[in-house]
Amino acid sequence: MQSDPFVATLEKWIKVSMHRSMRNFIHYARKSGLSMSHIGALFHIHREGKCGVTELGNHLGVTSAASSQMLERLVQQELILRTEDPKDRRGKQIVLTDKGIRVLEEGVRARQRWLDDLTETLSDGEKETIMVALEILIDKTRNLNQPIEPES
Amino acid sequence: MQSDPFVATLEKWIKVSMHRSMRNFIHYARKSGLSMSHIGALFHIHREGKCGVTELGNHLGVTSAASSQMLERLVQQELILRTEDPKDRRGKQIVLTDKGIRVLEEGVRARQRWLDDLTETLSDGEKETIMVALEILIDKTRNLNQPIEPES
DNA sequence: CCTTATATTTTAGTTCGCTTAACTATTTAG
DNA sequence: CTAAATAGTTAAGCGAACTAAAATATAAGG
Repeated sequence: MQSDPFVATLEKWIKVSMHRSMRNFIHYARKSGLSMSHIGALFHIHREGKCGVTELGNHLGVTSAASSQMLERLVQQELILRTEDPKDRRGKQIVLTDKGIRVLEEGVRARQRWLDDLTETLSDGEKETIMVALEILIDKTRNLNQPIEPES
Repeated sequence: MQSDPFVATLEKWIKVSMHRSMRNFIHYARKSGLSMSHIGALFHIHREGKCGVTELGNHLGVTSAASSQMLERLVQQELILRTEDPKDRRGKQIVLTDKGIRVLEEGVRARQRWLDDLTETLSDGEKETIMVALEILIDKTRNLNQPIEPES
């Protein structure tokens, strides 16, 4: 931990960038009338393309009843579409509407607005160095065995 | 935005790292019985060293009444200390207890556990490249004019 | 002193997100 | 065909977190 300066630097950057990003993001979410659960749901649906009610509940760590109720609100806000699964008529398929996608993307943009300010303070050489480094990180992270979901 | 590949890469990394970090962190917070508001409060107090009730409320975007109530819960959990401000006896000084600091640090550790796995996949050369890059980012971010708080 | 402003707490009431339990509909297994 | 499993919804109720308004205490200015 404190013995490895590399990990320490990585942690430091995550700490700094998460602080900046989260503040902007939470501010945006509030303004849009979305709770953290809503956001988490929209992100999951976006990543998966489509998903079921119970599956989403498991992902978020809540019961299927809670998931159903939350999705009902998102349907009313026209952020998601909830249709019958043709393969199994007990199930539902949840997908984002265009509005849902738009809201999510605006949130991401709000979250990352400070990056534009940061970018302006960098020289072309610095940008190049950073870009190479980040591409390594992104690539290695993608190949990390643990596929992100302990899924409880 | 999509025209600048540098910003796009920066955004991509933030997106990936936030997803990983947030999932671990939220899981830890739940297990500790802390809400996102509690976490936000503890972080703010930790960063500032000490703060007042209304000031914290403003930071979190809630009324001083809500702030007072939340702090009462944190006092009961022995995560913070609430003492009279000797300079102005109307006010209170909020500081973290040792337990509060410990809980917060454990949360950060939980949040960043995946970084150890990531680090193992990197060569010494890659680590060096990345470290140089991140140090530039950390340094430039610190000097960013906007001192983080729109404070509404 | 007296008034006004500031800092926090208390009270009452609302809303939100969650749970459990009951219910409907559909699929799967025997 | 029937029984059991699965997917989702609905209803009742609970606790957390918020607000507005009132109460308390202190500070600051004339």
